[in-house]
Amino acid sequence: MNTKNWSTFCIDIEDSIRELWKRNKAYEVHINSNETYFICDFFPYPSAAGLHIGHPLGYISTDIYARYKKMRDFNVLYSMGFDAFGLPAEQYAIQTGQHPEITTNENIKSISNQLKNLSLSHDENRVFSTTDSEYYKWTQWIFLQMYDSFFDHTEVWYDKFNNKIQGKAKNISILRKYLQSQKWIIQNGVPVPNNDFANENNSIPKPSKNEIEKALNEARLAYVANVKVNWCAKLGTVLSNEEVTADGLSERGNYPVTQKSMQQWMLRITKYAFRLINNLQYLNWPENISTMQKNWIGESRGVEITFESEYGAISVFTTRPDTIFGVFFIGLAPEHCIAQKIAKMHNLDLSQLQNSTNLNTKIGIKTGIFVKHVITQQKIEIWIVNYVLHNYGTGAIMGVPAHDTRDFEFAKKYNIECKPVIIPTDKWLLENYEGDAQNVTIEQLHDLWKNDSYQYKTAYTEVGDLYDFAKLNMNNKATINEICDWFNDKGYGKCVIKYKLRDWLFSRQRYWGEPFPIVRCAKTNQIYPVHIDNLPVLLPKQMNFEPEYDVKDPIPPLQRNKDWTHVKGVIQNGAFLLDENGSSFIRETNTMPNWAGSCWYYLRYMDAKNKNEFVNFDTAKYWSGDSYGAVDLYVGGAEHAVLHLLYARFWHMVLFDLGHVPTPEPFQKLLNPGMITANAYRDKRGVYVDVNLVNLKNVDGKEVAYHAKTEEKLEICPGKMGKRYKNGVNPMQICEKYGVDVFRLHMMYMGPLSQTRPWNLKNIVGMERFCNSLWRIFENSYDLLSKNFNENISKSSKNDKHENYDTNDNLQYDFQKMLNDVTLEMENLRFNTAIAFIITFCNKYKILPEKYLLNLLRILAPFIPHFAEYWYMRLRESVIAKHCKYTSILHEKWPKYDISSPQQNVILVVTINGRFKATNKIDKNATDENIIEKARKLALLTSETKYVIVRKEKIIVNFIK
RNA sequence: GCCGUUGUAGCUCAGGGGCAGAGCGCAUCCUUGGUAAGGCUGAGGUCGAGAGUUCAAUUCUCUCCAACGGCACCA
Repeated sequence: MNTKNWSTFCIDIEDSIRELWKRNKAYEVHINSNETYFICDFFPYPSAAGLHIGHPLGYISTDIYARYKKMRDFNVLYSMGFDAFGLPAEQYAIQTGQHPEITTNENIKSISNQLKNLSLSHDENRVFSTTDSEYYKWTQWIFLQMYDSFFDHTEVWYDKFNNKIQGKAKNISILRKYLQSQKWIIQNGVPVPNNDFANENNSIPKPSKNEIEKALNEARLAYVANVKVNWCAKLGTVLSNEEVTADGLSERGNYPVTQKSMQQWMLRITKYAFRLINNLQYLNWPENISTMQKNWIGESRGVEITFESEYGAISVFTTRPDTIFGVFFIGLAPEHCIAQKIAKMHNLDLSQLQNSTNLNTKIGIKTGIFVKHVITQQKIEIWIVNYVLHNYGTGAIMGVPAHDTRDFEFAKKYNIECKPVIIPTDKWLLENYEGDAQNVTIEQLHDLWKNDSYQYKTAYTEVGDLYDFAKLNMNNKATINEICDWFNDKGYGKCVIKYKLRDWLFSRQRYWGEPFPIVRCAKTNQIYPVHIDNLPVLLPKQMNFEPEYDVKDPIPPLQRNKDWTHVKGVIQNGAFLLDENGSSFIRETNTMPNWAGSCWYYLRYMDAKNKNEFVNFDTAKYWSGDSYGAVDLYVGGAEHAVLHLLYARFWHMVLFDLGHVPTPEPFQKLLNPGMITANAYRDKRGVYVDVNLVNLKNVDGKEVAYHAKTEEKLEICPGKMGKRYKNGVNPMQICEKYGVDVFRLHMMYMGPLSQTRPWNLKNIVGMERFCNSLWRIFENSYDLLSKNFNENISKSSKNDKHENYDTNDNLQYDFQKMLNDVTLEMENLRFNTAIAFIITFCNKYKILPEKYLLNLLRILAPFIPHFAEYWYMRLRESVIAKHCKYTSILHEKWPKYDISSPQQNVILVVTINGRFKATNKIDKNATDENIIEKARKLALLTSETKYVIVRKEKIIVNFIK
């Protein structure tokens, strides 16, 4: 008996095998005739801290899946990149005083090494960083595509799956033609379709060339605007809505964010609001991420109703037009232009309203100005209130006290009239009556609601029957949608869809990002895109890159570098071309946010070395396959739900509309690996103690922590892993001790992939033992095989419960079942359970004949590739060489489920009242009489008893007593 | 408040209408020339509570309880 085991040799074996694979360029992929599968991880920031334990969780799972898919004959695209622009890299550079390019490159190098040690099967020829000028050249190019496009919402077209798409991005020159031909006209400076286009007699004057160019700027998907922005003084930059938390703090760093007006680049993501929601139905994404995106985009369908007042028309938006006869006031946001007008004329002080941060306390100012109800013509008073948000809907509401909780609270406080129009349920009346509901009848409750609604705690917000449907000329089954249409048809209002989503603020006042490929004429201040021949616009290398903090009007770092900003050139076909003898232009000095580079990197993997295009269309088509989304499997953290995942979808849609990519969406299947949490330890003073200095003891079944040196008892705080908690775990240290294969198994076996889990290194010995026990299976079987051991004998370690099986029959059944189970788990990325099935099988069979030995190795290969390769090489040199067709396990195929093993005998289960009694084998085609006779014997029943026979994969007999 | 997820061994998690599973931990034993380690064997569960459907429910349905996650004056 051999006493060697895997843990003794794994480090050396893994090293040499990794070296072998590297020499053979084992992971390079090329276009071939196989079906494709594209697997992608969210690429990492090359942080100075290197990989933390959370990274490998996702990476190892994608690697296992990639290896598995290759074994299933797919041509698998699997690579890695680095998201190296942006605040974190830059702030680290500022801290260390080193140029971000230097630190970034160093970090990339060290993380690449760490990744290599994990033996991920990435194609290294496709690895890049977003900071490579050859890459950001195309980031700039895509930005210019957006600058050069507008969204034609009138276009109706179909994708390759025949799904209808409303609206399409088109080249801006098309809009120029539309305006020239007056198919579109300019309204308030904005291009809109001309409804009278067919009418030859339309008398709208032709716009001038200047007017057209100005209007085009109002339609471009990338545009400059003077907007109220989220300014974060501590970061010295503006932030997008998505980068600000609900508490008004910066997502990164938790710094306060204030509002400020600035001229900024914006991307018109709002044009895609409908498609961003609608397409979700075609993607296999986790429900919670889809929901978060839907919530963020915030679609509501309703009616826009315009009320006339002496200060001008006031449009309100409502999703509940059924409550139109319950309107008793109009609420305006303090910033609403009519509110401002009224305040000015009547000397009203709105500052208290504007400054109120706590909207739970609703306050308002009575104006004494009235509008006319659109249907009844009754007078309704205008109030200026703090709880109406200026930036949602129209900034004005119709106040329906009886059917909106906010309006109810407000109106009750200011004693505004309240008449309900919807009949509530009895249950609701009982539960919400302020008084003692026991002493009144249901009829009285209904009367009270109708005549004195303020006797109730709150508004009735459910949809329900109206007291008076006749007023709407509708039957009482009318849905909200039908009522919306009714408003539309009668001309009382307009059906509209509103979105919460705002346009994407795309400028940052920082150095470490992609420069905009934009210049301004020094004389006219006119904006021009940089000609493609002059891309990339490189970042200047040597300069002071620190931003200005806490200043009122900050200057972006690039603006201080006059050598870089001032350029000479000429305008050719509307684009700027460098020319020493040309006139003076000034470069745009903002940079793009770090999200820019991550919006399209997955596309670059397909064609990473292409010098002429961001990606070749046919190549993209090959790797995208027939899916709706380009990436078949995309794995990464849920924290990017409304950031990266929303932005990248938007870019992809624009590229799709313009015909640059073949699929409507970027990511078909999305998976979020759970977070890995860990205990942190604090001493009496509340100072965190490094996990390496903590001793854990088991006291009465409870874990107690002590300081390794001072013996002080420590407080255990469960939570996130992080530098400041001194509880970070370095995956490389673990690999050095246990080997990568054991580490990979352990990471996968901790639980389902998407589940947040606590880190616990102790349990890794379980997987170490499993590998050692696998080693013994191979070693012992190999010994016997070398001695011409007979294939027909296998040895079962435990007393076999199915004693009636002959050994080989049993092995075949168990192996096929295991293979079947594991395959199903692999397909669904449930690697923890796949491993569990393998363990259960291996617990039972300690010696295997050659056919099974090889098949087991194939099943193990995606999980523990080094182990598998080592044994594959040994088996190749042995007596069973004839079965090993390839030079490496990496070329082996996944075992096939052997359906050609007809099992004449099936399991018979005997139960009494559903309780298990006995089991045996029986002929699959046995008659009921035969079955019941055998069952009766097994259950030791002599008398006649009622029974049921169920024939499935097993035959079940249930006796009923 | 709205939406969603989860309750199975001491812990972390599988499973699934018809013998309750894995790893760790725990216990017994064996090794003592892999030794602050390795191996064998074993104990452990009313499958969150209650009702319903069924010949049969841990599994399906409903109600409740508990925990977690996301969103939230969005008109």
